[in-house]
Amino acid sequence: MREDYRRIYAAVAAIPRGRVASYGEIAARAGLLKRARLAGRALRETPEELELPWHRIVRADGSLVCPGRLREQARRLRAEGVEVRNGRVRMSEHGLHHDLDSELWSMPPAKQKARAG
DNA sequence: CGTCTGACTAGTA
DNA sequence: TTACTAGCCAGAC
Repeated sequence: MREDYRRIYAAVAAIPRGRVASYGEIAARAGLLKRARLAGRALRETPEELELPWHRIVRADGSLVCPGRLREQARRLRAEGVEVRNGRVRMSEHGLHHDLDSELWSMPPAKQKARAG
Protein backbone atom coordinates (compact mmCIF):
# COMPACT_ATOMS: atom_id res chain seq x y z
CA MET A 1 0.00 0.00 0.00
CA ARG A 2 2.94 2.33 0.44
CA GLU A 3 2.96 2.99 -3.29
CA ASP A 4 -0.67 4.04 -3.14
CA TYR A 5 0.17 6.29 -0.23
CA ARG A 6 2.82 8.00 -2.34
CA ARG A 7 0.25 8.70 -5.04
CA ILE A 8 -2.11 10.09 -2.45
CA TYR A 9 0.58 12.34 -1.03
CA ALA A 10 1.35 13.56 -4.53
CA ALA A 11 -2.31 14.36 -5.11
CA VAL A 12 -2.44 16.27 -1.83
CA ALA A 13 0.68 18.22 -2.70
CA ALA A 14 -0.94 19.15 -6.02
CA ILE A 15 -3.78 21.04 -4.37
CA PRO A 16 -3.32 24.73 -5.20
CA ARG A 17 -3.01 27.23 -2.41
CA GLY A 18 -6.32 28.61 -1.21
CA ARG A 19 -8.16 25.57 -2.51
CA VAL A 20 -9.56 22.53 -0.73
CA ALA A 21 -10.34 18.97 -1.79
CA SER A 22 -12.26 16.06 -0.33
CA TYR A 23 -10.79 12.68 0.49
CA GLY A 24 -12.64 11.19 -2.42
CA GLU A 25 -11.18 13.77 -4.78
CA ILE A 26 -7.68 13.07 -3.55
CA ALA A 27 -8.15 9.35 -3.97
CA ALA A 28 -9.54 9.82 -7.47
CA ARG A 29 -6.62 12.06 -8.46
CA ALA A 30 -4.27 9.41 -7.14
CA GLY A 31 -5.86 6.89 -9.45
CA LEU A 32 -7.67 5.26 -6.55
CA LEU A 33 -11.32 5.84 -7.32
CA LYS A 34 -13.65 5.31 -4.37
CA ARG A 35 -10.78 4.91 -1.96
CA ALA A 36 -11.62 7.94 0.15
CA ARG A 37 -11.01 6.01 3.32
CA LEU A 38 -7.61 4.99 2.09
CA ALA A 39 -6.81 8.65 1.49
CA GLY A 40 -7.80 9.36 5.06
CA ARG A 41 -5.64 6.54 6.34
CA ALA A 42 -2.69 7.76 4.32
CA LEU A 43 -3.13 11.30 5.57
CA ARG A 44 -3.20 10.08 9.13
CA GLU A 45 0.28 8.71 8.56
CA THR A 46 1.50 11.75 6.69
CA PRO A 47 5.22 12.19 7.45
CA GLU A 48 5.77 15.72 8.69
CA GLU A 49 8.97 15.83 6.66
CA LEU A 50 6.85 15.95 3.51
CA GLU A 51 5.20 19.13 4.76
CA LEU A 52 2.07 18.32 2.83
CA PRO A 53 -0.84 20.78 2.79
CA TRP A 54 -2.95 18.34 4.83
CA HIS A 55 -5.14 21.24 5.95
CA ARG A 56 -6.55 21.52 2.43
CA ILE A 57 -8.25 18.15 2.85
CA VAL A 58 -11.80 18.29 4.11
CA ARG A 59 -14.82 16.03 3.97
CA ALA A 60 -17.05 15.92 0.92
CA ASP A 61 -19.56 18.23 2.60
CA GLY A 62 -16.87 20.78 3.36
CA SER A 63 -16.54 20.05 7.07
CA LEU A 64 -13.10 20.03 8.62
CA VAL A 65 -11.86 16.80 10.15
CA CYS A 66 -8.39 16.40 11.62
CA PRO A 67 -9.15 15.35 15.21
CA GLY A 68 -7.38 17.68 17.59
CA ARG A 69 -6.27 19.90 14.75
CA LEU A 70 -9.51 21.64 13.87
CA ARG A 71 -8.11 24.93 15.11
CA GLU A 72 -4.85 24.52 13.25
CA GLN A 73 -6.58 23.48 10.03
CA ALA A 74 -9.02 26.39 10.19
CA ARG A 75 -6.19 28.78 10.96
CA ARG A 76 -4.11 27.62 7.99
CA LEU A 77 -7.06 27.71 5.64
CA ARG A 78 -7.98 31.23 6.66
CA ALA A 79 -4.34 32.20 6.15
CA GLU A 80 -4.81 31.14 2.54
CA GLY A 81 -7.99 33.09 2.09
CA VAL A 82 -10.37 30.17 2.58
CA GLU A 83 -13.41 31.18 4.58
CA VAL A 84 -14.16 28.79 7.43
CA ARG A 85 -17.60 29.05 9.00
CA ASN A 86 -18.48 26.89 11.96
CA GLY A 87 -15.80 24.35 11.10
CA ARG A 88 -16.81 24.11 7.47
CA VAL A 89 -15.86 25.54 4.11
CA ARG A 90 -17.90 25.99 0.96
CA MET A 91 -16.70 23.40 -1.55
CA SER A 92 -18.51 25.20 -4.37
CA GLU A 93 -16.40 28.24 -3.58
CA HIS A 94 -13.00 26.78 -2.73
CA GLY A 95 -13.23 23.30 -4.24
CA LEU A 96 -10.98 22.08 -7.01
CA HIS A 97 -13.76 22.39 -9.56
CA HIS A 98 -14.29 26.05 -8.89
CA ASP A 99 -12.00 27.21 -11.69
CA LEU A 100 -13.27 24.72 -14.22
CA ASP A 101 -16.88 25.48 -13.39
CA SER A 102 -16.24 29.18 -13.64
CA GLU A 103 -14.80 28.81 -17.11
CA LEU A 104 -17.54 26.53 -18.28
CA TRP A 105 -20.31 28.69 -16.88
CA SER A 106 -18.78 31.87 -18.20
CA MET A 107 -18.39 30.39 -21.65
CA PRO A 108 -19.92 32.46 -24.41
CA PRO A 109 -23.31 31.14 -25.52
CA ALA A 110 -21.81 30.27 -28.88
CA LYS A 111 -24.17 29.60 -31.70
CA GLN A 112 -26.73 26.94 -31.13
CA LYS A 113 -26.32 24.91 -34.23
CA ALA A 114 -29.02 22.45 -34.91
CA ARG A 115 -27.41 19.09 -35.02
CA ALA A 116 -28.85 15.69 -35.34
CA GLY A 117 -27.39 13.22 -32.93
C1' DC B 1 -10.49 -16.80 7.12
C1' DG B 2 -14.33 -13.73 10.10
C1' DT B 3 -15.15 -9.49 12.57
C1' DC B 4 -14.56 -4.76 13.89
C1' DT B 5 -13.09 -0.14 12.99
C1' DG B 6 -12.13 4.18 10.52
C1' DA B 7 -8.99 11.79 9.00
C1' DC B 8 -15.18 8.55 3.82
C1' DT B 9 -19.57 9.33 0.87
C1' DA B 10 -24.29 9.54 -0.90
C1' DG B 11 -29.02 9.05 0.16
C1' DT B 12 -33.04 9.71 3.12
C1' DA B 13 -35.87 11.70 6.86
C1' DT C 1 -29.34 22.21 9.22
C1' DT C 2 -28.51 17.54 11.86
C1' DA C 3 -29.15 12.25 12.49
C1' DC C 4 -29.20 7.89 10.75
C1' DT C 5 -28.37 4.26 7.11
C1' DA C 6 -26.07 1.46 3.70
C1' DG C 7 -22.04 0.94 0.94
C1' DC C 8 -17.31 1.12 0.63
C1' DC C 9 -12.29 -1.04 1.21
C1' DA C 10 -7.98 -1.59 3.73
C1' DG C 11 -5.77 -2.71 8.22
C1' DA C 12 -5.56 -4.85 12.85
C1' DC C 13 -6.51 -9.15 15.52
